[in-house]
Amino acid sequence: MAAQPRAAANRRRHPPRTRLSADERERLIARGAVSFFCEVGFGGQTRELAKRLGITQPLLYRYFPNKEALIDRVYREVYLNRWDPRWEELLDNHARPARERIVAFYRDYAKAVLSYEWIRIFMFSGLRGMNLNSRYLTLVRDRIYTRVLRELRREHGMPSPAEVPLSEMEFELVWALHASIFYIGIRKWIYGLEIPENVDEVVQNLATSFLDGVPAVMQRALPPPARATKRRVPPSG
Amino acid sequence: MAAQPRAAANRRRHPPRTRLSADERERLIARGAVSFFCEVGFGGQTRELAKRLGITQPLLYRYFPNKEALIDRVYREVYLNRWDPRWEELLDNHARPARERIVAFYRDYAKAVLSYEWIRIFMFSGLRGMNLNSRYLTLVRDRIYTRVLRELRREHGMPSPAEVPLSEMEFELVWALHASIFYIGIRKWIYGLEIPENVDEVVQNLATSFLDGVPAVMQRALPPPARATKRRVPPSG
DNA sequence: GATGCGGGTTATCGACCGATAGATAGGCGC
DNA sequence: GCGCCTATCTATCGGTCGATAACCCGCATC
Repeated sequence: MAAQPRAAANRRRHPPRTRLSADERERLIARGAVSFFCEVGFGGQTRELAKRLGITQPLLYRYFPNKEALIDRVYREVYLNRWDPRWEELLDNHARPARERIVAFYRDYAKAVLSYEWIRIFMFSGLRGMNLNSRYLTLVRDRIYTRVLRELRREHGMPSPAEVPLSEMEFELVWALHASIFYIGIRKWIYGLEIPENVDEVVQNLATSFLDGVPAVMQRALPPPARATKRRVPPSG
Repeated sequence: MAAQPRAAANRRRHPPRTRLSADERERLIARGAVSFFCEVGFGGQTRELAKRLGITQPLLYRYFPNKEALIDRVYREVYLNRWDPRWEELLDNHARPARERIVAFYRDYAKAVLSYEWIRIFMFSGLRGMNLNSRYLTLVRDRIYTRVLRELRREHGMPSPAEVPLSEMEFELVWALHASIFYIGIRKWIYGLEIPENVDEVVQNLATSFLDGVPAVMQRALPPPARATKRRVPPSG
Protein backbone atom coordinates (compact mmCIF):
# COMPACT_ATOMS: atom_id res chain seq x y z
CA MET A 1 0.00 0.00 0.00
CA ALA A 2 2.86 2.41 0.82
CA ALA A 3 4.11 4.80 -1.86
CA GLN A 4 6.16 2.78 -4.26
CA PRO A 5 8.53 3.95 -6.94
CA ARG A 6 6.44 2.10 -9.54
CA ALA A 7 3.53 4.50 -9.98
CA ALA A 8 1.88 2.20 -12.47
CA ALA A 9 1.33 -0.34 -9.75
CA ASN A 10 -0.59 2.20 -7.69
CA ARG A 11 -2.77 3.36 -10.52
CA ARG A 12 -3.85 -0.18 -11.10
CA ARG A 13 -7.25 -0.81 -9.55
CA HIS A 14 -7.21 -4.49 -10.15
CA PRO A 15 -5.35 -7.05 -8.05
CA PRO A 16 -2.23 -8.42 -9.72
CA ARG A 17 -3.53 -9.70 -13.02
CA THR A 18 -3.26 -13.45 -13.12
CA ARG A 19 -2.37 -14.50 -16.59
CA LEU A 20 -3.81 -17.83 -17.64
CA SER A 21 -3.81 -19.80 -20.85
CA ALA A 22 -6.78 -19.14 -23.08
CA ASP A 23 -8.19 -22.62 -22.52
CA GLU A 24 -7.93 -22.43 -18.80
CA ARG A 25 -9.49 -18.99 -18.61
CA GLU A 26 -12.34 -20.03 -20.83
CA ARG A 27 -13.10 -23.01 -18.65
CA LEU A 28 -12.97 -20.84 -15.57
CA ILE A 29 -15.40 -18.38 -17.10
CA ALA A 30 -17.72 -21.16 -18.21
CA ARG A 31 -17.79 -22.78 -14.81
CA GLY A 32 -18.24 -19.42 -13.12
CA ALA A 33 -21.05 -18.56 -15.50
CA VAL A 34 -22.87 -21.74 -14.62
CA SER A 35 -22.82 -21.11 -10.91
CA PHE A 36 -23.56 -17.43 -11.39
CA PHE A 37 -26.49 -17.72 -13.78
CA CYS A 38 -28.05 -20.66 -12.00
CA GLU A 39 -28.08 -18.54 -8.88
CA VAL A 40 -29.37 -15.20 -10.18
CA GLY A 41 -30.94 -16.23 -13.47
CA PHE A 42 -29.96 -15.29 -16.97
CA GLY A 43 -30.84 -11.68 -16.29
CA GLY A 44 -27.66 -11.50 -14.20
CA GLN A 45 -25.21 -8.82 -15.25
CA THR A 46 -21.94 -9.53 -16.95
CA ARG A 47 -20.21 -7.03 -14.67
CA GLU A 48 -21.29 -8.96 -11.61
CA LEU A 49 -20.17 -12.24 -13.15
CA ALA A 50 -16.77 -10.75 -13.97
CA LYS A 51 -16.44 -9.50 -10.42
CA ARG A 52 -17.03 -12.97 -9.03
CA LEU A 53 -14.45 -14.34 -11.40
CA GLY A 54 -11.95 -11.73 -10.32
CA ILE A 55 -11.58 -10.37 -13.83
CA THR A 56 -12.83 -7.32 -15.68
CA GLN A 57 -16.06 -7.41 -17.61
CA PRO A 58 -14.63 -6.82 -21.09
CA LEU A 59 -12.46 -9.88 -20.70
CA LEU A 60 -15.59 -12.00 -20.94
CA TYR A 61 -16.00 -10.66 -24.45
CA ARG A 62 -12.60 -11.87 -25.43
CA TYR A 63 -13.79 -15.44 -24.90
CA PHE A 64 -17.45 -15.17 -25.77
CA PRO A 65 -18.80 -12.96 -28.57
CA ASN A 66 -21.79 -11.90 -26.51
CA LYS A 67 -23.86 -12.72 -23.47
CA GLU A 68 -26.11 -15.07 -25.39
CA ALA A 69 -23.13 -17.21 -26.39
CA LEU A 70 -22.11 -17.36 -22.76
CA ILE A 71 -25.58 -18.54 -21.82
CA ASP A 72 -25.50 -21.15 -24.57
CA ARG A 73 -22.29 -22.40 -23.10
CA VAL A 74 -23.90 -22.64 -19.71
CA TYR A 75 -26.64 -24.80 -21.19
CA ARG A 76 -24.14 -27.08 -22.85
CA GLU A 77 -22.12 -27.28 -19.67
CA VAL A 78 -25.13 -28.34 -17.63
CA TYR A 79 -27.21 -30.39 -20.05
CA LEU A 80 -24.43 -32.41 -21.60
CA ASN A 81 -22.70 -35.23 -19.83
CA ARG A 82 -25.50 -35.55 -17.34
CA TRP A 83 -27.01 -38.49 -19.14
CA ASP A 84 -25.68 -41.84 -18.01
CA PRO A 85 -26.02 -44.40 -20.82
CA ARG A 86 -25.79 -47.18 -18.27
CA TRP A 87 -29.30 -46.28 -17.12
CA GLU A 88 -30.78 -47.92 -20.16
CA GLU A 89 -28.62 -51.00 -19.71
CA LEU A 90 -29.64 -51.17 -16.07
CA LEU A 91 -33.33 -51.13 -16.97
CA ASP A 92 -32.82 -53.72 -19.68
CA ASN A 93 -30.88 -56.17 -17.52
CA HIS A 94 -33.31 -59.04 -17.12
CA ALA A 95 -31.02 -60.82 -14.70
CA ARG A 96 -32.45 -58.69 -11.90
CA PRO A 97 -36.12 -58.46 -10.93
CA ALA A 98 -37.91 -55.58 -12.64
CA ARG A 99 -38.91 -54.05 -9.36
CA GLU A 100 -35.34 -53.95 -8.14
CA ARG A 101 -34.09 -52.49 -11.42
CA ILE A 102 -36.62 -49.68 -11.41
CA VAL A 103 -35.92 -48.74 -7.83
CA ALA A 104 -32.18 -48.86 -8.46
CA PHE A 105 -32.54 -46.68 -11.53
CA TYR A 106 -34.54 -44.01 -9.76
CA ARG A 107 -32.17 -43.87 -6.85
CA ASP A 108 -29.33 -43.29 -9.27
CA TYR A 109 -31.25 -40.87 -11.44
CA ALA A 110 -32.25 -38.84 -8.41
CA LYS A 111 -28.63 -38.62 -7.37
CA ALA A 112 -27.71 -37.20 -10.77
CA VAL A 113 -30.58 -34.76 -11.09
CA LEU A 114 -31.13 -33.42 -7.60
CA SER A 115 -28.51 -30.70 -7.65
CA TYR A 116 -28.76 -26.95 -7.22
CA GLU A 117 -27.37 -26.27 -10.65
CA TRP A 118 -29.47 -28.73 -12.58
CA ILE A 119 -32.77 -27.88 -10.95
CA ARG A 120 -32.40 -24.14 -11.29
CA ILE A 121 -30.92 -24.06 -14.77
CA PHE A 122 -33.65 -26.41 -15.88
CA MET A 123 -36.28 -24.09 -14.47
CA PHE A 124 -34.71 -20.93 -15.82
CA SER A 125 -34.33 -22.35 -19.28
CA GLY A 126 -37.95 -23.46 -19.22
CA LEU A 127 -39.22 -20.07 -18.16
CA ARG A 128 -37.07 -18.45 -20.80
CA GLY A 129 -38.94 -20.38 -23.44
CA MET A 130 -36.01 -22.51 -24.60
CA ASN A 131 -37.06 -25.86 -25.99
CA LEU A 132 -34.11 -27.55 -24.35
CA ASN A 133 -36.38 -28.84 -21.64
CA SER A 134 -38.83 -30.43 -24.00
CA ARG A 135 -36.00 -31.96 -26.00
CA TYR A 136 -34.44 -33.40 -22.89
CA LEU A 137 -37.73 -34.68 -21.53
CA THR A 138 -38.61 -36.29 -24.83
CA LEU A 139 -35.37 -38.18 -24.46
CA VAL A 140 -36.32 -39.26 -20.97
CA ARG A 141 -39.71 -40.38 -22.20
CA ASP A 142 -38.33 -42.37 -25.11
CA ARG A 143 -35.41 -43.94 -23.29
CA ILE A 144 -36.70 -44.38 -19.75
CA TYR A 145 -40.45 -44.21 -19.44
CA THR A 146 -40.98 -46.70 -22.23
CA ARG A 147 -38.64 -49.12 -20.52
CA VAL A 148 -40.18 -48.71 -17.10
CA LEU A 149 -43.66 -49.26 -18.49
CA ARG A 150 -42.54 -52.21 -20.58
CA GLU A 151 -41.10 -53.90 -17.51
CA LEU A 152 -44.16 -53.13 -15.45
CA ARG A 153 -46.40 -54.61 -18.13
CA ARG A 154 -44.32 -57.75 -18.25
CA GLU A 155 -44.06 -57.99 -14.46
CA HIS A 156 -47.82 -58.00 -14.07
CA GLY A 157 -48.66 -60.21 -17.01
CA MET A 158 -50.08 -57.42 -19.12
CA PRO A 159 -49.65 -57.34 -22.90
CA SER A 160 -46.34 -56.01 -24.18
CA PRO A 161 -46.12 -52.54 -25.74
CA ALA A 162 -45.77 -54.27 -29.11
CA GLU A 163 -49.14 -55.89 -28.62
CA VAL A 164 -50.91 -52.96 -27.00
CA PRO A 165 -49.20 -49.61 -27.43
CA LEU A 166 -48.39 -47.68 -24.27
CA SER A 167 -51.24 -45.34 -23.46
CA GLU A 168 -50.99 -41.69 -22.59
CA MET A 169 -52.37 -42.51 -19.17
CA GLU A 170 -49.60 -44.97 -18.49
CA PHE A 171 -47.02 -42.35 -19.35
CA GLU A 172 -48.77 -39.99 -16.99
CA LEU A 173 -48.22 -42.44 -14.17
CA VAL A 174 -44.49 -42.56 -14.81
CA TRP A 175 -44.44 -38.80 -15.16
CA ALA A 176 -45.86 -38.69 -11.67
CA LEU A 177 -42.94 -40.59 -10.21
CA HIS A 178 -40.49 -38.44 -12.12
CA ALA A 179 -42.30 -35.35 -10.84
CA SER A 180 -42.30 -36.42 -7.23
CA ILE A 181 -38.55 -36.90 -7.33
CA PHE A 182 -37.77 -33.73 -9.24
CA TYR A 183 -40.03 -31.76 -6.95
CA ILE A 184 -37.82 -32.57 -4.02
CA GLY A 185 -35.19 -30.45 -5.74
CA ILE A 186 -37.66 -27.71 -6.49
CA ARG A 187 -38.70 -27.56 -2.88
CA LYS A 188 -35.13 -27.26 -1.71
CA TRP A 189 -33.47 -25.10 -4.32
CA ILE A 190 -36.30 -23.00 -5.64
CA TYR A 191 -38.65 -22.61 -2.72
CA GLY A 192 -35.91 -22.78 -0.13
CA LEU A 193 -37.75 -25.35 1.96
CA GLU A 194 -36.17 -27.89 4.23
CA ILE A 195 -36.12 -31.42 2.88
CA PRO A 196 -35.27 -34.69 4.65
CA GLU A 197 -31.61 -35.58 4.95
CA ASN A 198 -32.13 -39.13 3.73
CA VAL A 199 -33.26 -38.25 0.22
CA ASP A 200 -32.13 -41.62 -1.02
CA GLU A 201 -34.50 -43.38 1.33
CA VAL A 202 -37.33 -41.07 0.31
CA VAL A 203 -36.73 -41.79 -3.35
CA GLN A 204 -36.69 -45.48 -2.60
CA ASN A 205 -40.03 -45.20 -0.85
CA LEU A 206 -41.49 -43.13 -3.66
CA ALA A 207 -40.45 -45.70 -6.23
CA THR A 208 -41.76 -48.51 -4.06
CA SER A 209 -45.06 -46.81 -3.46
CA PHE A 210 -45.26 -46.16 -7.18
CA LEU A 211 -44.68 -49.83 -7.98
CA ASP A 212 -47.30 -50.83 -5.45
CA GLY A 213 -49.97 -48.43 -6.55
CA VAL A 214 -49.58 -48.09 -10.28
CA PRO A 215 -50.26 -51.59 -11.67
CA ALA A 216 -53.89 -51.57 -10.59
CA VAL A 217 -54.46 -48.28 -12.38
CA MET A 218 -52.58 -49.54 -15.41
CA GLN A 219 -54.75 -52.60 -15.62
CA ARG A 220 -57.90 -50.53 -15.35
CA ALA A 221 -56.61 -48.20 -18.04
CA LEU A 222 -55.94 -50.95 -20.56
CA PRO A 223 -58.40 -50.81 -23.47
CA PRO A 224 -61.04 -53.56 -23.15
CA PRO A 225 -60.03 -55.64 -26.22
CA ALA A 226 -56.38 -55.53 -25.16
CA ARG A 227 -57.13 -56.82 -21.73
CA ALA A 228 -58.18 -60.03 -23.41
CA THR A 229 -54.95 -60.59 -25.35
CA LYS A 230 -53.87 -63.42 -23.11
CA ARG A 231 -56.13 -65.54 -25.24
CA ARG A 232 -54.72 -64.71 -28.68
CA VAL A 233 -57.18 -62.57 -30.60
CA PRO A 234 -56.94 -61.68 -34.29
CA PRO A 235 -56.18 -57.98 -34.96
CA SER A 236 -59.41 -57.21 -36.75
CA GLY A 237 -62.92 -58.57 -36.31
CA MET B 1 -43.68 22.14 -35.01
CA ALA B 2 -45.91 22.64 -38.01
CA ALA B 3 -48.29 25.58 -37.71
CA GLN B 4 -51.71 24.06 -38.10
CA PRO B 5 -55.03 25.26 -36.80
CA ARG B 6 -55.52 22.14 -34.70
CA ALA B 7 -51.88 21.48 -33.98
CA ALA B 8 -52.57 19.72 -30.70
CA ALA B 9 -54.68 16.98 -32.26
CA ASN B 10 -52.00 16.12 -34.81
CA ARG B 11 -49.13 16.17 -32.38
CA ARG B 12 -50.88 13.56 -30.29
CA ARG B 13 -49.20 10.20 -30.74
CA HIS B 14 -51.59 8.33 -28.54
CA PRO B 15 -55.02 7.09 -29.54
CA PRO B 16 -57.86 9.08 -27.98
CA ARG B 17 -57.15 8.93 -24.31
CA THR B 18 -59.77 6.95 -22.46
CA ARG B 19 -60.39 8.50 -19.12
CA LEU B 20 -61.32 6.05 -16.41
CA SER B 21 -61.98 6.36 -12.71
CA ALA B 22 -58.95 5.84 -10.55
CA ASP B 23 -60.30 2.59 -9.12
CA GLU B 24 -61.09 1.13 -12.49
CA ARG B 25 -57.72 2.08 -13.95
CA GLU B 26 -55.87 0.63 -11.02
CA ARG B 27 -57.69 -2.66 -11.37
CA LEU B 28 -56.95 -2.71 -15.08
CA ILE B 29 -53.28 -2.11 -14.45
CA ALA B 30 -53.14 -4.75 -11.75
CA ARG B 31 -54.80 -7.36 -13.92
CA GLY B 32 -52.61 -6.45 -16.86
CA ALA B 33 -49.52 -6.64 -14.69
CA VAL B 34 -50.42 -10.15 -13.60
CA SER B 35 -50.75 -11.46 -17.12
CA PHE B 36 -47.71 -9.51 -18.27
CA PHE B 37 -45.30 -10.46 -15.53
CA CYS B 38 -46.40 -14.07 -15.39
CA GLU B 39 -45.59 -14.29 -19.05
CA VAL B 40 -42.22 -12.52 -19.26
CA GLY B 41 -41.12 -12.64 -15.65
CA PHE B 42 -40.56 -9.79 -13.25
CA GLY B 43 -37.72 -8.50 -15.36
CA GLY B 44 -40.34 -7.30 -17.85
CA GLN B 45 -40.20 -3.61 -18.65
CA THR B 46 -42.76 -1.11 -17.47
CA ARG B 47 -42.85 0.46 -20.94
CA GLU B 48 -43.87 -2.85 -22.47
CA LEU B 49 -46.53 -3.37 -19.83
CA ALA B 50 -47.92 0.11 -20.46
CA LYS B 51 -48.02 -0.58 -24.17
CA ARG B 52 -50.08 -3.70 -23.64
CA LEU B 53 -52.43 -1.75 -21.43
CA GLY B 54 -52.79 0.94 -24.07
CA ILE B 55 -51.52 3.64 -21.75
CA THR B 56 -48.27 5.52 -21.33
CA GLN B 57 -45.58 4.28 -19.02
CA PRO B 58 -45.62 7.20 -16.56
CA LEU B 59 -49.27 6.56 -15.87
CA LEU B 60 -48.26 3.39 -14.06
CA TYR B 61 -46.41 5.54 -11.58
CA ARG B 62 -49.50 7.49 -10.76
CA TYR B 63 -51.05 4.32 -9.35
CA PHE B 64 -48.00 2.51 -8.05
CA PRO B 65 -45.05 4.29 -6.44
CA ASN B 66 -42.55 2.03 -8.16
CA LYS B 67 -42.15 -1.23 -10.00
CA GLU B 68 -41.65 -3.21 -6.83
CA ALA B 69 -45.04 -2.10 -5.52
CA LEU B 70 -46.59 -3.22 -8.77
CA ILE B 71 -44.98 -6.62 -8.39
CA ASP B 72 -46.20 -6.86 -4.80
CA ARG B 73 -49.66 -6.19 -6.08
CA VAL B 74 -49.28 -8.98 -8.60
CA TYR B 75 -48.38 -11.37 -5.80
CA ARG B 76 -51.38 -10.32 -3.76
CA GLU B 77 -53.61 -10.60 -6.79
CA VAL B 78 -52.47 -14.15 -7.49
CA TYR B 79 -51.82 -15.63 -4.06
CA LEU B 80 -54.87 -14.29 -2.28
CA ASN B 81 -58.31 -15.68 -2.83
CA ARG B 82 -56.96 -18.86 -4.28
CA TRP B 83 -57.43 -20.77 -1.09
CA ASP B 84 -60.80 -22.41 -0.77
CA PRO B 85 -61.71 -22.87 2.91
CA ARG B 86 -64.17 -25.56 1.94
CA TRP B 87 -61.24 -27.85 1.19
CA GLU B 88 -60.65 -28.40 4.86
CA GLU B 89 -64.33 -29.04 5.49
CA LEU B 90 -64.39 -31.49 2.62
CA LEU B 91 -61.49 -33.47 4.05
CA ASP B 92 -63.03 -33.44 7.51
CA ASN B 93 -66.46 -34.62 6.42
CA HIS B 94 -66.62 -38.12 7.85
CA ALA B 95 -69.93 -38.80 6.16
CA ARG B 96 -68.04 -39.76 2.99
CA PRO B 97 -65.38 -42.49 2.75
CA ALA B 98 -61.86 -41.13 3.23
CA ARG B 99 -60.77 -42.39 -0.16
CA GLU B 100 -63.56 -40.55 -1.91
CA ARG B 101 -62.90 -37.36 0.01
CA ILE B 102 -59.22 -37.34 -0.80
CA VAL B 103 -59.79 -37.97 -4.48
CA ALA B 104 -62.48 -35.28 -4.58
CA PHE B 105 -60.20 -32.81 -2.87
CA TYR B 106 -57.33 -33.33 -5.25
CA ARG B 107 -59.53 -33.05 -8.29
CA ASP B 108 -60.76 -29.72 -7.00
CA TYR B 109 -57.36 -28.53 -5.87
CA ALA B 110 -55.89 -29.37 -9.27
CA LYS B 111 -58.59 -27.34 -10.94
CA ALA B 112 -57.68 -24.33 -8.82
CA VAL B 113 -53.93 -24.60 -9.13
CA LEU B 114 -53.33 -25.78 -12.68
CA SER B 115 -53.45 -22.41 -14.40
CA TYR B 116 -50.90 -20.55 -16.45
CA GLU B 117 -50.80 -17.62 -14.07
CA TRP B 118 -50.52 -19.58 -10.87
CA ILE B 119 -47.86 -21.99 -12.04
CA ARG B 120 -45.62 -19.35 -13.55
CA ILE B 121 -45.98 -16.72 -10.85
CA PHE B 122 -45.33 -19.41 -8.27
CA MET B 123 -42.15 -20.39 -10.08
CA PHE B 124 -40.98 -16.86 -10.68
CA SER B 125 -41.54 -15.86 -7.10
CA GLY B 126 -39.63 -18.92 -5.95
CA LEU B 127 -36.67 -18.22 -8.19
CA ARG B 128 -36.69 -14.62 -7.08
CA GLY B 129 -36.09 -15.76 -3.53
CA MET B 130 -39.39 -14.57 -2.10
CA ASN B 131 -40.54 -16.61 0.86
CA LEU B 132 -44.12 -16.46 -0.33
CA ASN B 133 -43.82 -19.98 -1.66
CA SER B 134 -42.62 -21.45 1.59
CA ARG B 135 -45.31 -19.56 3.49
CA TYR B 136 -47.97 -20.86 1.16
CA LEU B 137 -46.67 -24.40 1.21
CA THR B 138 -46.43 -24.43 4.97
CA LEU B 139 -50.12 -23.60 4.94
CA VAL B 140 -50.79 -26.50 2.59
CA ARG B 141 -48.83 -28.82 4.82
CA ASP B 142 -50.57 -27.76 8.00
CA ARG B 143 -54.07 -27.62 6.59
CA ILE B 144 -54.09 -30.35 3.98
CA TYR B 145 -51.30 -32.87 4.33
CA THR B 146 -51.99 -33.42 8.00
CA ARG B 147 -55.62 -34.11 7.20
CA VAL B 148 -54.87 -36.47 4.33
CA LEU B 149 -52.44 -38.45 6.46
CA ARG B 150 -54.75 -38.51 9.42
CA GLU B 151 -57.52 -39.99 7.28
CA LEU B 152 -55.17 -42.51 5.71
CA ARG B 153 -53.98 -43.61 9.11
CA ARG B 154 -57.54 -44.07 10.29
CA GLU B 155 -58.60 -45.80 7.08
CA HIS B 156 -55.93 -48.44 7.46
CA GLY B 157 -56.18 -48.98 11.17
CA MET B 158 -52.92 -47.28 11.98
CA PRO B 159 -52.44 -45.24 15.14
CA SER B 160 -53.77 -41.68 15.03
CA PRO B 161 -51.36 -38.73 14.74
CA ALA B 162 -52.09 -38.01 18.39
CA GLU B 163 -50.77 -41.43 19.33
CA VAL B 164 -47.87 -41.59 16.89
CA PRO B 165 -46.88 -38.22 15.41
CA LEU B 166 -46.82 -37.95 11.63
CA SER B 167 -43.37 -38.79 10.39
CA GLU B 168 -41.34 -36.83 7.90
CA MET B 169 -41.52 -39.79 5.56
CA GLU B 170 -45.29 -39.76 5.58
CA PHE B 171 -45.29 -36.10 4.66
CA GLU B 172 -42.93 -36.93 1.84
CA LEU B 173 -45.46 -39.34 0.42
CA VAL B 174 -48.17 -36.66 0.33
CA TRP B 175 -45.67 -34.22 -1.12
CA ALA B 176 -45.23 -36.69 -3.93
CA LEU B 177 -48.88 -36.60 -4.87
CA HIS B 178 -48.90 -32.83 -4.67
CA ALA B 179 -45.81 -32.76 -6.86
CA SER B 180 -47.19 -35.07 -9.50
CA ILE B 181 -50.23 -32.85 -9.90
CA PHE B 182 -48.36 -29.55 -9.85
CA TYR B 183 -45.85 -30.92 -12.32
CA ILE B 184 -48.55 -31.31 -14.91
CA GLY B 185 -48.78 -27.54 -14.91
CA ILE B 186 -45.02 -27.17 -15.03
CA ARG B 187 -44.84 -29.43 -18.06
CA LYS B 188 -47.47 -27.45 -19.87
CA TRP B 189 -46.79 -23.85 -18.95
CA ILE B 190 -43.09 -23.85 -18.22
CA TYR B 191 -41.67 -26.52 -20.47
CA GLY B 192 -44.28 -26.02 -23.16
CA LEU B 193 -45.00 -29.72 -23.43
CA GLU B 194 -48.24 -31.28 -24.53
CA ILE B 195 -50.34 -32.73 -21.74
CA PRO B 196 -53.43 -34.92 -21.93
CA GLU B 197 -56.76 -33.22 -22.46
CA ASN B 198 -58.46 -35.09 -19.66
CA VAL B 199 -56.41 -33.69 -16.82
CA ASP B 200 -59.20 -34.38 -14.40
CA GLU B 201 -59.06 -38.07 -15.17
CA VAL B 202 -55.29 -38.07 -14.82
CA VAL B 203 -55.51 -36.41 -11.43
CA GLN B 204 -58.09 -38.94 -10.39
CA ASN B 205 -55.80 -41.77 -11.39
CA LEU B 206 -52.84 -40.20 -9.64
CA ALA B 207 -54.79 -39.86 -6.44
CA THR B 208 -56.09 -43.41 -6.76
CA SER B 209 -52.68 -44.84 -7.44
CA PHE B 210 -51.40 -42.86 -4.47
CA LEU B 211 -54.05 -44.28 -2.21
CA ASP B 212 -53.28 -47.79 -3.43
CA GLY B 213 -49.54 -47.59 -3.10
CA VAL B 214 -48.89 -45.42 -0.09
CA PRO B 215 -50.42 -47.32 2.85
CA ALA B 216 -47.95 -50.19 2.60
CA VAL B 217 -45.05 -47.76 2.72
CA MET B 218 -46.65 -45.88 5.58
CA GLN B 219 -47.03 -49.02 7.59
CA ARG B 220 -43.42 -49.97 6.99
CA ALA B 221 -42.33 -46.48 7.97
CA LEU B 222 -44.12 -46.53 11.31
CA PRO B 223 -41.65 -46.62 14.21
CA PRO B 224 -41.16 -50.16 15.59
CA PRO B 225 -42.97 -49.69 18.93
CA ALA B 226 -45.98 -48.33 17.05
CA ARG B 227 -45.94 -51.13 14.52
CA ALA B 228 -45.93 -53.58 17.35
CA THR B 229 -49.07 -52.26 18.97
CA LYS B 230 -51.14 -55.05 17.51
CA ARG B 231 -49.11 -57.89 19.03
CA ARG B 232 -47.51 -56.44 22.11
CA VAL B 233 -43.77 -57.20 21.88
CA PRO B 234 -41.07 -56.20 24.35
CA PRO B 235 -38.65 -53.61 22.94
CA SER B 236 -35.52 -55.73 23.14
CA GLY B 237 -35.07 -59.43 22.40
C1' DG C 1 17.47 -5.65 -25.09
C1' DA C 2 14.44 -4.89 -29.02
C1' DT C 3 10.25 -7.16 -30.81
C1' DG C 4 5.74 -8.79 -30.95
C1' DC C 5 2.25 -12.12 -29.50
C1' DG C 6 -1.62 -12.31 -26.64
C1' DG C 7 -3.95 -12.11 -22.10
C1' DG C 8 -5.67 -8.35 -19.44
C1' DT C 9 -7.09 -3.69 -18.43
C1' DT C 10 -9.22 1.24 -18.73
C1' DA C 11 -12.39 4.23 -20.85
C1' DT C 12 -16.43 4.87 -23.10
C1' DC C 13 -20.41 4.42 -26.27
C1' DG C 14 -25.32 3.77 -27.16
C1' DA C 15 -29.40 1.64 -25.96
C1' DC C 16 -32.44 0.63 -22.35
C1' DC C 17 -35.11 1.40 -18.30
C1' DG C 18 -37.15 3.13 -13.98
C1' DA C 19 -38.67 7.25 -12.40
C1' DT C 20 -39.95 12.43 -12.31
C1' DA C 21 -41.60 17.07 -13.84
C1' DG C 22 -44.60 19.61 -16.02
C1' DA C 23 -47.98 20.29 -19.80
C1' DT C 24 -52.70 18.85 -21.60
C1' DA C 25 -57.44 17.79 -21.84
C1' DG C 26 -61.93 15.26 -20.36
C1' DG C 27 -65.86 16.03 -17.75
C1' DC C 28 -68.32 17.26 -13.42
C1' DG C 29 -70.21 21.08 -10.39
C1' DC C 30 -71.96 25.37 -10.41
C1' DG D 1 -70.47 27.62 -20.45
C1' DC D 2 -66.94 28.60 -17.19
C1' DG D 3 -63.56 26.84 -14.07
C1' DC D 4 -61.42 23.44 -11.63
C1' DC D 5 -60.00 18.80 -10.58
C1' DT D 6 -57.43 15.15 -12.02
C1' DA D 7 -56.55 11.42 -15.31
C1' DT D 8 -53.41 11.17 -18.93
C1' DC D 9 -49.75 12.56 -21.83
C1' DT D 10 -44.94 14.51 -23.50
C1' DA D 11 -40.31 15.21 -22.44
C1' DT D 12 -36.46 14.03 -20.08
C1' DC D 13 -33.16 12.70 -16.44
C1' DG D 14 -29.84 9.55 -14.35
C1' DG D 15 -28.37 5.12 -13.77
C1' DT D 16 -27.55 0.49 -15.75
C1' DC D 17 -25.87 -2.74 -18.97
C1' DG D 18 -24.07 -5.07 -23.03
C1' DA D 19 -20.58 -4.27 -26.05
C1' DT D 20 -16.34 -2.05 -28.31
C1' DA D 21 -11.97 0.37 -28.86
C1' DA D 22 -7.71 1.21 -27.62
C1' DC D 23 -4.07 0.77 -24.66
C1' DC D 24 -0.90 -2.07 -21.21
C1' DC D 25 2.52 -5.36 -20.10
C1' DG D 26 4.66 -10.11 -19.09
C1' DC D 27 7.06 -13.27 -21.51
C1' DA D 28 9.05 -16.04 -25.16
C1' DT D 29 12.11 -15.42 -29.00
C1' DC D 30 16.18 -14.22 -31.35
